[in-house]
Amino acid sequence: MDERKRLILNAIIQDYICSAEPVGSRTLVKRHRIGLSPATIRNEMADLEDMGYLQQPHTSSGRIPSPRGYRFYVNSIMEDYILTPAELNRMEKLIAAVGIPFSHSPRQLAKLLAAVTSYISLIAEPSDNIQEIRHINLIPLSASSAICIVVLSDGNVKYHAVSIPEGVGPQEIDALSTFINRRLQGILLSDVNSKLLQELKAEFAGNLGLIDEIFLLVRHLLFANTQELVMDGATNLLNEPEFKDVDKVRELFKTLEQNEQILKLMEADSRRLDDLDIKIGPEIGLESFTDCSLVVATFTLTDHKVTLGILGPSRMHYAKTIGFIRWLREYFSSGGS
Amino acid sequence: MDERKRLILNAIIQDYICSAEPVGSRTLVKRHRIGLSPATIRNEMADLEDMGYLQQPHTSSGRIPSPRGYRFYVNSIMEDYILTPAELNRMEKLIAAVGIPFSHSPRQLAKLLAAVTSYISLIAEPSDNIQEIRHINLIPLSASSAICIVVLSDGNVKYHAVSIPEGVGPQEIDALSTFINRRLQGILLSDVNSKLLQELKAEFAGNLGLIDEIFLLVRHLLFANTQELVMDGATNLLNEPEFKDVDKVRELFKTLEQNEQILKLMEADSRRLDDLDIKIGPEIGLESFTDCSLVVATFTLTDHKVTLGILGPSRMHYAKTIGFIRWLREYFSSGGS
DNA sequence: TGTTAGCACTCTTATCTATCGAGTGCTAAT
DNA sequence: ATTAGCACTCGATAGATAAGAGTGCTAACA
Repeated sequence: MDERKRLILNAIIQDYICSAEPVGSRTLVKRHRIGLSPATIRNEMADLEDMGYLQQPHTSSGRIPSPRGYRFYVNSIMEDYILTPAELNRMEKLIAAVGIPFSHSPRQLAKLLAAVTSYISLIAEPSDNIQEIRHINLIPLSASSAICIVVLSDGNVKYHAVSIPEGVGPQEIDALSTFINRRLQGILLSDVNSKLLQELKAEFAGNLGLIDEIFLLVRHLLFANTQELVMDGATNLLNEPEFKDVDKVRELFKTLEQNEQILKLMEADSRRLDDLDIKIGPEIGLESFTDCSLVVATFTLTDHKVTLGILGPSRMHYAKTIGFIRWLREYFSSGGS
Repeated sequence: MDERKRLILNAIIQDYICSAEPVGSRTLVKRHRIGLSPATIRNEMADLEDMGYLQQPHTSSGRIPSPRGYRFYVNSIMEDYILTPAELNRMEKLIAAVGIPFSHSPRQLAKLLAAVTSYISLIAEPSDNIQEIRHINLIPLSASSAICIVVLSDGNVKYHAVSIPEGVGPQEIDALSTFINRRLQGILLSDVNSKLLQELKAEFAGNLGLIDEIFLLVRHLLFANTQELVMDGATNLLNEPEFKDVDKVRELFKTLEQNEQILKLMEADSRRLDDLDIKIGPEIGLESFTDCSLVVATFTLTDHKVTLGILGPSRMHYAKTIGFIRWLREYFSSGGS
């Protein structure tokens, strides 16, 4: 891969990212001032195709980058993108308009990311599964109901209403609350099993119906697959020419509705804290995402980690997308909320 | 509107709901055994069109129902739909497969509704804004952070991390927690204003930086527009022939992404508890929903109210949709969880 | 030997045309 | 009041044609 090929590949990819049209030799020399004739470009293009970096939708059309082409571009050609003043300005305005600190609202963060990148944004709060229970208690709400709240060591809070059996008064609820808090505090989630709960139940002196319900609830709260995925900007992709076909859109959205799958995708990269991970087309490993790319990064927002993803067409503006993410990470880690 | 016209309108609407194709006089007599010739039907159809119940996409095509036609159908023609054993079976299987009680998870409920109706399901928890604070406390998490939890009288729980200033120990956090709980408990949300908070601050003897942060947080938690809207089945609509055009889909989804608008839509009907409300096409009042209908109902799930909506094409199977909703309401109110 | 002009060829896209068929409205007969 | 018959409308479908962008290959050139 000599310097000239890199140059040409770069030009082709940048053109294609903007135009979404296969780029031919003539248009390429017209747009970029390369001191070469179309015929020469054609030869180089043929070479790049043989090497697997380009592909031809059909015999007599221009070339488009292959996933491998994008990969090479991202790894070896792409240069850092400096956000324009207009872009910075817009972003700061959007941030100011939100009002609430972003750490309070993953939805707002998702909205911001989608607006700024014009792709789909995904936000997941990575689950440490070696958590322990930090606090658990019962807050009476009415004569017949209370709220059970569990605080986990990563700062997550789970809660749900429980109904109180007839004849159980506030003081008994309080006693139970104190009891389970004393006994479950500090316990690892992985140690909360039915054996432990049985032991506690035997030890407890009060209303058994109530403690039964609480334990059932605790298990549901803690082990229900409740990791949240927030998404925004789904419609952005509908503006991209690769999704002018409803069937493709349907497949894509169907996959997006299966949160577990998407969460797994983002999970895989949530480890490295300060870099970001780029998956291109087939690398994502999902049929309906073959024409997409996914950029995943981990952020720190006021003490808690957040994993975010940007899903766009493979023809995504990688440099700019990464630029935005880096800028936001910088902004948040230096005190922006 | 005589009996025969009703019969014909009914037949046309039912046909169109199934086929999504304009229905002509010949096909109508073929499919339904009406003892009339196509010519007679044609005359009746022309009348029904004059009356505003039908419309013709173009001069030489069959008729489709107008919004007014659907309205008349829903109000005066439609009969109760009895779920088939297969449908009941499927629904019960889906419910059993969830494992968690639905009251724990609006997402699961949304998924169920979408799967069962094959339309878009929307779930909102109606916000009573005359709530009071039932409980507020701080749970230390690490040396430098704690979780602030607020329980509201309707059972909603809001929480967020706060960072603890250097040198503030657990006992001081505890003191603050007890203090704000004692002073804010029972206070109406509408009475939590900066004047009250200033008074409390003056009264409090401990670390002022911390209480400042807590108060800021409380205001954000309580007044941020955080009413949640959960949606599922968006892809279902992509199967409907009226959405084979991406532009329409884009407009629809764009509107759906604006949660506030949708919430307002559902709010308007959350008052009547036991009936359900049907909005057809233009009645919804949103440009991009002109080809859609919305069925809104309010449910009671283990003590708390939930508003749910089903959004489908105007050509929706109204009777069946309503049948599902009624069955589910019955199921949940009679102890199903 | 690398580069380029020229040319024949390929393949997609847009446009036009003709045809088909489902459906209508109207008239006249029952 | 109903219906058979008929002329007419209009969208959908299928070829056919032309335009255009682009290629690969060959031969000439520096």
